[in-house]
Amino acid sequence: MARHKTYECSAGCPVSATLDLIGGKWKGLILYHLLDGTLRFGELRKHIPDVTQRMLTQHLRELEASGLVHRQVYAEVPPRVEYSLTAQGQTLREVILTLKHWGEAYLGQKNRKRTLTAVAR
Amino acid sequence: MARHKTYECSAGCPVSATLDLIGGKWKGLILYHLLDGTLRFGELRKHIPDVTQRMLTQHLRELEASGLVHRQVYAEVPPRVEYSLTAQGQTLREVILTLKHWGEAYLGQKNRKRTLTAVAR
DNA sequence: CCGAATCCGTTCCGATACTG
DNA sequence: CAGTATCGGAACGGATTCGG
Repeated sequence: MARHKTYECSAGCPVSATLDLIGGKWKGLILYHLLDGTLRFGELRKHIPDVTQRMLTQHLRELEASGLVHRQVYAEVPPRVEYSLTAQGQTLREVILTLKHWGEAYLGQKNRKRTLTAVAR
Repeated sequence: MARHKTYECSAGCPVSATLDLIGGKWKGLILYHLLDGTLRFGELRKHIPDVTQRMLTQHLRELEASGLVHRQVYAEVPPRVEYSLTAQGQTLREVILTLKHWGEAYLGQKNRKRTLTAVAR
């Protein structure tokens, strides 16, 4: 049936557009953790142990520029900066969860294949 | 409620795992076009005008190594190579379509905002 | 605590030329 | 037709240092 047949998408293809926004090395993870609610910069770092602060800052800025993440700065000492999803970012919830569910199935199948010869079922 | 709360995913996070597989610069597009069925190398190039042959080859090889795409070589003159989704790759259909639908909504909203001041409704 | 700035190696990616 | 080989610039990304 192919309802989406022969869709020419040289520029502005929806699939690529979405992946450009969330496909960065850490963006998916950032967005995923922000689904739960507002997080401080340091909290995000704890949730994503392997990210450097430079990369986290940079990707958060890009997500902010895309209108997906809101950055709230409090003029306090010590400083506090909180990140949360914008209304636009909230619409990504089902997208992120779809990625998560597929990834779980994929990883599960990988593991099963690897242990298949070792486990006597 | 946050059913997915405090999910620590330093290594092997499902969200990142999925994005690692489909998040390459052209992979989403390749997979999207293969949803319609088998395509030859040259046909894929026509569908994705901006990709260089080098990049297309490279990404197809990675998708093949991931077990998402099947590569069928025919020993003919002139040569013919056909690409299609594996059973594993077929399971990505709803993922890709979710990305597409969100992207359409996102791009649509972008356009509406930009033309809002220029168009008299 | 949050982040900017610099340095520097690695990877990406386009252009081009060549092959079975 | 469907690649492979090589090159060079651009972008990515980590470590470290400094600042409000």
